[in-house]
Amino acid sequence: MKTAHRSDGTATRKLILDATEKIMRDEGYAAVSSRRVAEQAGLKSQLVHYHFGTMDDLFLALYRRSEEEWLQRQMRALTSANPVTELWKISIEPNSEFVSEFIALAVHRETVREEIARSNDRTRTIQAAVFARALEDARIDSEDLPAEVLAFIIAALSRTLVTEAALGASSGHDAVRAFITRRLQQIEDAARTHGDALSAT
Amino acid sequence: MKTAHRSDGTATRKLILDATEKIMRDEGYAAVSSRRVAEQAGLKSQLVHYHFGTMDDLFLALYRRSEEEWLQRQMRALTSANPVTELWKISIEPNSEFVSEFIALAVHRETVREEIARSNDRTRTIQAAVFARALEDARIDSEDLPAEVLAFIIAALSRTLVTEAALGASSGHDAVRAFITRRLQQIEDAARTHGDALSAT
DNA sequence: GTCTATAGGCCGATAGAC
DNA sequence: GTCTATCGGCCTATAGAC
Repeated sequence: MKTAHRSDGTATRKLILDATEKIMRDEGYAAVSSRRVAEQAGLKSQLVHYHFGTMDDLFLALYRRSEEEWLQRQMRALTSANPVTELWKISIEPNSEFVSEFIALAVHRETVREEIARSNDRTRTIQAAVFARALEDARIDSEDLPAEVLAFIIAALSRTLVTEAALGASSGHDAVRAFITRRLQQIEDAARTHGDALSAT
Repeated sequence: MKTAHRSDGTATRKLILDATEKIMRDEGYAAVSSRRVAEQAGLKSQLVHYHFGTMDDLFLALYRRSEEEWLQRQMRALTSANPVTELWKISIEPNSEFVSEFIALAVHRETVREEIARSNDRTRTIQAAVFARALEDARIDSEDLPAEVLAFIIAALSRTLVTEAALGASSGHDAVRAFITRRLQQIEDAARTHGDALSAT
């Protein structure tokens, strides 16, 4: 059996990941350094390298942890009665700015780019699969609105809302939120009246 | 009269701005340093500070230059026969990734944030004013699709397309381009049949 | 306007003791 | 697993000569 020693490394790893996440959220990826992370965590900077290797490795480890949390929240949204609006709701939380920060990082770092690109595509594919069903129930032709387009639109609009809000630019944001909420509800209202009733098949 | 000496500074300033822009496009804002810029321009790094002051001042000067170019291109698009589709066309050019890079920079730099936020809002307001007319001509109720929402959607979708393309993630991009192109053309076809014909008023 | 020189600082990463 | 010590490097910015 594994006797949990007081410091077997997993606690330290968590401290380091938490510190990295906080700096990245507050000041952006460019402010992340082994020294700043260590200071934030109350550790020595060498421990960052001991536990994670290079800084890129640290970024990747943090991304994987965040992705896991996100996938669980997404799963709950997509398996709810209103997958479209529920995904929208969790997508416009300030938390999403964190995703954009990783994308900004990945665009210019070869070592993490591929993994984040694949993760992005995979998430979109999952959403599209669920949305395809919802759109079908709503009697919306996939020619008129492909499910993958709906997934893209939700990602693009929510990311831009959150990023611009962080920037302090919110021109038109209220109108956008109202517009999208209404449109997505129209889809799900239609899906409910047609699809959910087992008799209608 | 101002006798144009061989080096009155304006040529050097252009060299420095060009070098900064190239590094920012190729490697992102985090790769911009006075030394890297000077190396790219074939100059000494001290000249960067002599001509622009701090690095934030340099970023702002570059932003202002890019904004000016962008406003001219936008003006041409918005005064064309098809302002909506023309704006979409120039928005999805790879050049737009440059804008996203500035936004990513501004989110975490107080000194440049306000100016870029104001610029972002101002651009959107201009677009909305032109679109309001186009939507009116197309007999689209502003309750159904507010002009500012259309401007936001174009900005959000184009930025996300360009950023994800740079990331190497292009899941659903072709479908999105086809979908948006069609929708925007529907608006402008309707505007043409109703609005442009002077007899219809 | 451009040069040399330099102050003062943060960075990633490794070696070796415990 | 955590410590001390340290290498080599890049950074912003300024001072002062020309």
